[in-house]
Amino acid sequence: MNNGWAQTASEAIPDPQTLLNYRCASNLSTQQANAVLSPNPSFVRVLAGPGSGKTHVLVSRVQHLIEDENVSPENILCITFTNKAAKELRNRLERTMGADVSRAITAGTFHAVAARILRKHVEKVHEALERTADFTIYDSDDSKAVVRDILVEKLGQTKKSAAPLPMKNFISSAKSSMKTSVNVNARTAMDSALRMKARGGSSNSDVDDDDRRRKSSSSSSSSSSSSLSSSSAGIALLREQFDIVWSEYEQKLREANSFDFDDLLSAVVYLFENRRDAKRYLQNRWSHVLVDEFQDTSLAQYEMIRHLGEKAETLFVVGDADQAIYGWRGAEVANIRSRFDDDFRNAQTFRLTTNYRSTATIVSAARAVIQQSEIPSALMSWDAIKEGGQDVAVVEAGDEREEGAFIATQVKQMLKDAEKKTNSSSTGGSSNGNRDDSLEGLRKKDIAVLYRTNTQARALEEAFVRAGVPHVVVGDQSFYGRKEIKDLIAYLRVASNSSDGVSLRRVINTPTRGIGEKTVEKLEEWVSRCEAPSLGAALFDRAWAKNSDSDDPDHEILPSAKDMGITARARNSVLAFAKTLIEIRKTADTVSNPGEVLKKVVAMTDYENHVKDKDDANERWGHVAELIQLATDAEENLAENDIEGGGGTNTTSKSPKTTLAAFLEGVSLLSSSEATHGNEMFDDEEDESRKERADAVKLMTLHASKGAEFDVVFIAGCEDGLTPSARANESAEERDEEVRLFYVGVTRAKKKLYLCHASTRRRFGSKPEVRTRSPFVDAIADALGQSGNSNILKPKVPKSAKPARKNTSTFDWKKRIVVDAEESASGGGAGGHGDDEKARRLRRARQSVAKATGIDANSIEF
DNA sequence: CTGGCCTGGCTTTTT
DNA sequence: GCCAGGCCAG
Ligand SMILES: Nc1ncnc2c1ncn2[C@@H]1O[C@H](COP(=O)(O)OP(=O)(O)OP(=O)(O)O)[C@@H](O)[C@H]1O
Repeated sequence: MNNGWAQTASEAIPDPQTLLNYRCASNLSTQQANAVLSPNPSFVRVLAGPGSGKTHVLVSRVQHLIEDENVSPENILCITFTNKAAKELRNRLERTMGADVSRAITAGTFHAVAARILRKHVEKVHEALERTADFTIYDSDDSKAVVRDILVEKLGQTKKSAAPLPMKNFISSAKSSMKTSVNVNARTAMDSALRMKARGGSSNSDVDDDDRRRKSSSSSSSSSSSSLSSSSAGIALLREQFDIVWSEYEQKLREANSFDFDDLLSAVVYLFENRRDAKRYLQNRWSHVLVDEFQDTSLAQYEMIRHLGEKAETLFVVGDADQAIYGWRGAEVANIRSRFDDDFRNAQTFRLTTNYRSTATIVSAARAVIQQSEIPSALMSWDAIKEGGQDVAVVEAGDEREEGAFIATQVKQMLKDAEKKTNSSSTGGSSNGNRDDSLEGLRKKDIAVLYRTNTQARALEEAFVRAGVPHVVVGDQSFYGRKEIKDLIAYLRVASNSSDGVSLRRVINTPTRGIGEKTVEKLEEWVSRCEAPSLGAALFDRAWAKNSDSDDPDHEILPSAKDMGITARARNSVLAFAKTLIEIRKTADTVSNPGEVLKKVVAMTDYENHVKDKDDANERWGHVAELIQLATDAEENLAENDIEGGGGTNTTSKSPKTTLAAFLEGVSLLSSSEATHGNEMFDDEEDESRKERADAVKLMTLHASKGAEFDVVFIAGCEDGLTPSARANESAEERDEEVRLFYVGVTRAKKKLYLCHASTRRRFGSKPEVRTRSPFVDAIADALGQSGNSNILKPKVPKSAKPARKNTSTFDWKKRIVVDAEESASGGGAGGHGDDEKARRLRRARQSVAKATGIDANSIEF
C-alpha cells in the first residue's frame, strides 16, 4: 500500500500520455479512463446514467488490474445483481483475457457469494447460528411453507385462512432492513420492518389487508387501498402474531439446518462482526472488490461490502440512483448517494455523461419519463452521441392478444427485412453521419419484449409460438416449479441435509406409500417425545435411541410400532421409506455426480411408475430426464465456481457431499440460469445448431431487463394501472419507483422502441376491462411531439395480425404448442397407448424443441 | 389412506 | 384461467 491515500480526484488522474495510450487501447472516453485508471488503493464510486458505460468501465477496471497492475485474478471479487449478469461478465472477460482468467475471478450475486462464504465458514459461528456446512437454502416457496405451518400450528389458523405470503414478506422486509438479523428479537425486527415500509419502500397494507379479510370475510371490499398499517389496532394485532411467528420461524430454520435468502446475507455480516480471523482471511482473499448496480443494494449487502472494503486495495462501485427499482424489497439508494461517501472518506466520485447506447430520440424519451418523478432526481447532464430519427413508436391494440400478435408479426417482419438487406449486401451506409438506425444483420437475440408483470408473458408467448418466432422467457421459473422437479430436488436435499424438514415432509409420501397426514403427525409427536433433533435424524440416524451406542451392526433402524405410537402397518411403510433414504444417502456420500444420485432416487422410488400414472406422463417424464441431464452436467460447471479453489492455500478436493450441496445451491439461487442458457453462452461456439438455438427473442419483466441492452425493444402493456402498477400508488416513493422502472425499460433500447398498449385487457379469465394509455407514454408523446417533426410513428395494427383460425386451434400451455382441434381429438390423450417407444420419444423431443424454437411441434423434422 | 372432482382466490416486481 | 386446498367416495 503506497502513500497515495489522501489523493483528491484530480491528483489521482494519471498523466496525459498514459491516459491517451490507455484510451486508445481499450476504447474508453477520457471520463471513463479516469475512473478505470484511478491508482490503488482506490475507493471509487461511478455515478452515471443509463448506457454511459458503467459496466464497461467495471470490466475495464478488472482488466486493468490484471494486465497492468499484476493483480492475481483470484484476488478479484465482482458482485453483480443477477446470476445472468455474472455470467455475462465472465463471458466478456473470457473473450478479452481468456478462460483461465475468467474462471479465476469470483463473480456472482450477493447471495451466491454469501453462500460460498458460509459453506466454508459457518461453523465458526456455530454457537449463534447452529448451522453446519451442508446447510440447505430455502427458496421463497420453502419459506412460505414454514410460515404456513407456523400460522396453522401456533396461531390456530386453518390452511385456507392462513396467508403465509404477506407474513413471509414482512419477515423478509425485517431482515433486509437490518445489518444482520442474527440474535435479533421479534420486537426489534418488526420495528425495523415498519421503519423500512414507512420510509417509502413499498406498501405494507398487504399484511393488514389480510387480517381484515379474515375478520370480516363477507365484505369483499376490493377498492380498499387505505392502509390499516397506520392504525394502532392493525399494528397491535400484527405485533402479536409477529412475536410468535418470528421466533418460531427462526427456530424452525435452525432445526432444518437451513437459511432463507435474507439469512445468507445476515449470517455473513454476523460472521464478519464476530470472527476477525474469517474476516481477515476474506479481506486478503479479495483485495479488489467491484460492485455493479450499487443503487439497489440493501443494508445487509452494503454491510458485506463495507466489511470487505475496509482493507481493500480497490473498492469500485458503480450505479445510477435513477435506476433504483428494488426499494420494495429493502434496497436503499442512500447506499450509493451518501453512505459510501461517508464511510470511505477518501472515496473519489466519477461521473460519466455520454450515452453510448441509444439514439438521441430514445434518450429524449427517457428524459421525458424520468422528469415525471414527483421527487425530482438529481438528473445529471447526459447526452446521446447517436443521432436520432423516428425511433419511437406508440402502438394501440384492441386487446392483449392483438398486442401480442402485433409484436410477433412486427418482429417477424423486421427480421425478414434485415435478412434481405444483409443478403443484398448494400455496400455501406449512405452517408448519414452518426445515424445508425439500420437494422441490418438484426438477430433475434437483439430484440426484447418487456412487461410489468409475469402474467403478461402468457399472451405474448402464445403470439410468438403462433407466429413461429423463436423466443425465450427470461427468468421463467416454471421448470423448477413443476411438481416432479420439486419432488426429486427434495429427495436430493434430504440426502444432503437430513434435517431439512420441508423437503422431508414433501418426500415422505411421494410417491404415495401409505404414510398419510395422520401418521406424519404421530411421527412428529414421537420425535419430540424422544427428543430427537429432527424427524430426519430420528428416521435415518437412530436419534430416538437414548444410548449413543449406534455402532452395533444389528441395531434396528426404528423402534417398535408401540414406541412410535403408530400401527404396525404404518411402521412398515415408514421403515421402507427410511431404508430407501438411507440407501440414497449412501449413494450421495460416495458418488460425486448429482445426476447419478438422481438416477438412484428415481430407481429406488420407482418414480417413473409414479409419473406414468398421470395423463401428462410423457411430458413429466421428459422433465425428469431433463433434470437428470442438467444435474449430470452440473459437476463440471461447479468446478469453475469454487471460491476457495484457486486461492493457493486450500485446494480441497471436493467430496461428493460438497458437490451435491453446490448443485442444490445452484438450484435455489440461480434458477434463472435457463435464461442464460439461451443467451450469449453459446454465441462463440463453432456448432452452428447450438448457436442457432441460442438466438431467440427475449421476453422478460422490466425488472429483469436491468443492465441489458437490445437493438429493438417492445414494452407491452403500457397502460395506466399496469405500467405504472395500480398497486404502487400509496406514496410518492412508490410512484417514483414505477417511473424509474419505466425509465429503465426505455433506456434498454439502442435503435427502436415500441410502446404498446391495449384498449381492453382481460384479467384472469373474465370480461375484458377497458384500459387507458399509460401517463408515461403520454409524457413521451408530448415531449417528442413538440420537437418539430414528430418522431413518433403510429403503426397500424394489421387486422391480419389476429389469429386466423381462432376456433379450430387451441393453445396447449403445458407444451406451449398450438394444437389443431382435429388432431388433438384423433390423437387421443397423447398418452400413447399403441405408440411404440420410438414414436413417443420423437414426440417428446419435438415438444421440447417447439418451446425453444417457436416452431410448431408437428412440423419439426429430425 | 388415496385420488378425483370442485371451489375460490388470485396477479406486482425477485435474490 | 390456474392452482392449492377441501370434500367425499371407495
Ligand atoms: N467509450 C465508449 N465508446 C463506445 N461505446 C461505448 C463506450 N463505453 C460504453 N460503450 C457502449 O455503450 C453501451 C452501454 O454500456 P454499459 O452497458 O456499460 O452501460 P451502463 O452504464 O452499464 O448502462 P446501464 O446503466 O443501463 O446498465 C455498451 O454497448 C457499450 O459497449
